[in-house]
Amino acid sequence: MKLSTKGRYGLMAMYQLAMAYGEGPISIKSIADEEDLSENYLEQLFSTLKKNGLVVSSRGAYGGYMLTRHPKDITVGEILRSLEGENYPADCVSSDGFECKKEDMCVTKVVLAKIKSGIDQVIDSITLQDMIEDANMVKNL
Amino acid sequence: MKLSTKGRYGLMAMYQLAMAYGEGPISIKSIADEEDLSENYLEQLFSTLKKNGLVVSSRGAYGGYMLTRHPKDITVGEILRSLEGENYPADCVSSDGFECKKEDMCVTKVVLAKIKSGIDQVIDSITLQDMIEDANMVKNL
DNA sequence: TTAAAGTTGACAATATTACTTGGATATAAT
DNA sequence: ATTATATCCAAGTAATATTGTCAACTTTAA
Repeated sequence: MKLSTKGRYGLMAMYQLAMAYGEGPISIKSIADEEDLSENYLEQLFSTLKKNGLVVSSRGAYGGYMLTRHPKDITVGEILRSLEGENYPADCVSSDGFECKKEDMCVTKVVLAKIKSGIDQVIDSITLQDMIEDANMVKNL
Repeated sequence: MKLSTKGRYGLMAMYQLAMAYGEGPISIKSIADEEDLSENYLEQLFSTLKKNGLVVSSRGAYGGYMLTRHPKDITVGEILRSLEGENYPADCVSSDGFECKKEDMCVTKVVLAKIKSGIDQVIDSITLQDMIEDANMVKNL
C-alpha cells in the first residue's frame, strides 16, 4: 500500500506550482533543482498532469508550467489519481467492467471497497491550499 | 496504492479460517482449492501470519491452521499489516528513525501521514466477524 | 510405518517502477 | 536570424518488487 514516486514527486511539484500561483510559469528545471528530482522524469509526470487538465504549459524561454485553477480548487486526490490511476486496492473494485471469477461476490471485495472509499475521503478533502497552510503552521512552531 | 496479492490472498484465507472457527484446523490445501490459489504461496503467507501470532498450526494428518482468537477480535488491519508490513504510503512516515534529506519537514509528509491514518482507521475498524456478517447480508439480497 | 501436513530456503519468471537517452519543436531575448 | 531556454515525445533500460515455483525436510496422526 505504498504511494509510488510518481505520486510523491507529483505532489511535491504541484505544491511548488501552488506556492508560485499567480506569478507566471515555473520551469521543470527549477522544480527539479528545488526538490532534487530528475528533470526528465518530472517531465513525464507533468505530461500526464497536463493531459488531465491540472496544469498548462508555455514553451520556450521563460516558459514552464502553471496550475489551471486556484490551489484551493485542486485536491490531492485529483493529483494522485491523475498520476497513479485510481487508487483501487484491487482490480475487482475498479469501475471498468472487471468481473471476479467466482460467481458469488467475494467478501474481500466489500473490505477493499471500504478501504478505497476511506482513502478517497482523505485525499479528496485536502487541497493544495491546505498544504500551503499546513506548511506555514509547521514553520511557525 | 494497490494491495498486493499477499494482502488479498491472506485476507481471503483468514476469512476461511474465520468461517470454520471452533471446528478444528483447516488445511492449506482445502483453502487453496476453495479460493483457487497456489498452495505453496499460501504456505508462506500462513508462515508469517503464524509468526505474528494470528494463527496456530497443527502438523500431521488432519492438521492445518486455526485462528488464535475469536473472529470478532481479529481486525483486517492486523492481517494486512502482518502480511504487507506497515501500510506507510512512504518511508518518511514510518516510525523507524527515517529522516528526510531536507532539513525542514517536507509538506507532503503531512499529507502522507493523513492518508496513512485514514487507511488505518478503516482497516482497524473491520473484524473478521464483520466480514462474515457482510457476506451473509450479501447472500440474502 | 506410512501418508498427510507443515517448514524452510533458494530461486526463477514476470511486472512494475523509475528513470535515461535522444531528439524534435516552440518561444523569447539578443 | 540566431541562440538559449523550454516543453514535447517516443523508446529503451536498469533496478526493484511481486508473485509465485520447487525440492528437500520435519513432524505428527492414523
